[in-house]
Amino acid sequence: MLLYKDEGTAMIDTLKKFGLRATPQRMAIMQLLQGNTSHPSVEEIYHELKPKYPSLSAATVYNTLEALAKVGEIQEISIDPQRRRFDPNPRPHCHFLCNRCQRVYDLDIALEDLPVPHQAGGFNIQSFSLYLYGECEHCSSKDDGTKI
Amino acid sequence: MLLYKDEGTAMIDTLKKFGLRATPQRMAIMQLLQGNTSHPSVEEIYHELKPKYPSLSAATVYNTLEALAKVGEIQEISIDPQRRRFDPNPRPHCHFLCNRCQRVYDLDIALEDLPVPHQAGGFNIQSFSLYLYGECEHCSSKDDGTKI
DNA sequence: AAAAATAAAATAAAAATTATTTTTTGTCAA
DNA sequence: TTGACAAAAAATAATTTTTATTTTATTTTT
Ligand SMILES: [Mn+2]
Ligand SMILES: [Mn+2]
Ligand SMILES: [Zn+2]
Ligand SMILES: [Zn+2]
Repeated sequence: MLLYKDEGTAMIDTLKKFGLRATPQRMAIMQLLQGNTSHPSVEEIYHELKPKYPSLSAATVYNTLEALAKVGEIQEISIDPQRRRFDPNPRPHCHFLCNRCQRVYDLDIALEDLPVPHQAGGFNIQSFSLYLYGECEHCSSKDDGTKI
Repeated sequence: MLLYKDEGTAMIDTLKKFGLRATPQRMAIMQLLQGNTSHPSVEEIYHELKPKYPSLSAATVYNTLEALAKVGEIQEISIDPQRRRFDPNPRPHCHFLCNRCQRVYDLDIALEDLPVPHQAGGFNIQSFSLYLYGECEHCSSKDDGTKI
């Protein structure tokens, strides 16, 4: 779930556990994600790390995120049709996309209580996501048509 | 909602109503969408129409779909992180993505009953979508690891 | 310690999307 | 009514995002 007290070693252990190598690029990506609630895109992660890791490529960011998502350490969010976003918190939770500033927020709605069946019309339902859209507090406050 | 008895005229009327011109490309796209429950991507629509409309470009498909979505005649589905999909049915309804064949299905779950608040933690919620993931009937039946 | 096998990073290529330019269509005054 | 003008839409060109291939690094086996 990417919440490490003693970061370095714990991250290495996590990677080891899943048979993944602890490379500098991966460590950097995991560190960036650590406690990050902005649901960043590949591009955003890439841009933030590129200065410190000049050889880094976007493909590596994809590889790392997909590897971590595959083993369940992070999750992918498809709330935003424009780009793939990632979340270091793999627990199912509800997301909100602001139509104005395009930011994605966590929403504290209990998904466990949601009456979603495990089976419906021949479909075998394994997981689900609830995406909400509207205006965030920040944007609602300045009601002047700005995009922020 | 793109359900026309007398297709041609009704489509033209719809477009006129929203101040959009009834061009051959748009008519073709609307006709293709008409009653289509496959939730096609831009690429799929483009490929299907290209033979009959050799000058057609993917950009025009985007333009048309975005214009129709903007006025509420169709809706965009972001269940699939790989590509944008479109649905001629603009009414809120639940979607299911099969993890194996990647097909998107409509699901008959009453969204009206879903306890989703209009306001939560300062966020002004205008709409929401519920996406389910798993295995479709078709894929579950042939349980041999094939991707179909 | 060297060779082979595996994994990951980077580069190159492809696919998806957006921005710009060109063409078409509709409006309105001559 | 027809020819300029404006607006809208289509197509092309460019960019961005994602995937496939190649190169480099790490681990395992001999
Ligand atoms: Mn989240
Ligand atoms: Mn649908
Ligand atoms: Zn906002
Ligand atoms: Zn299927």
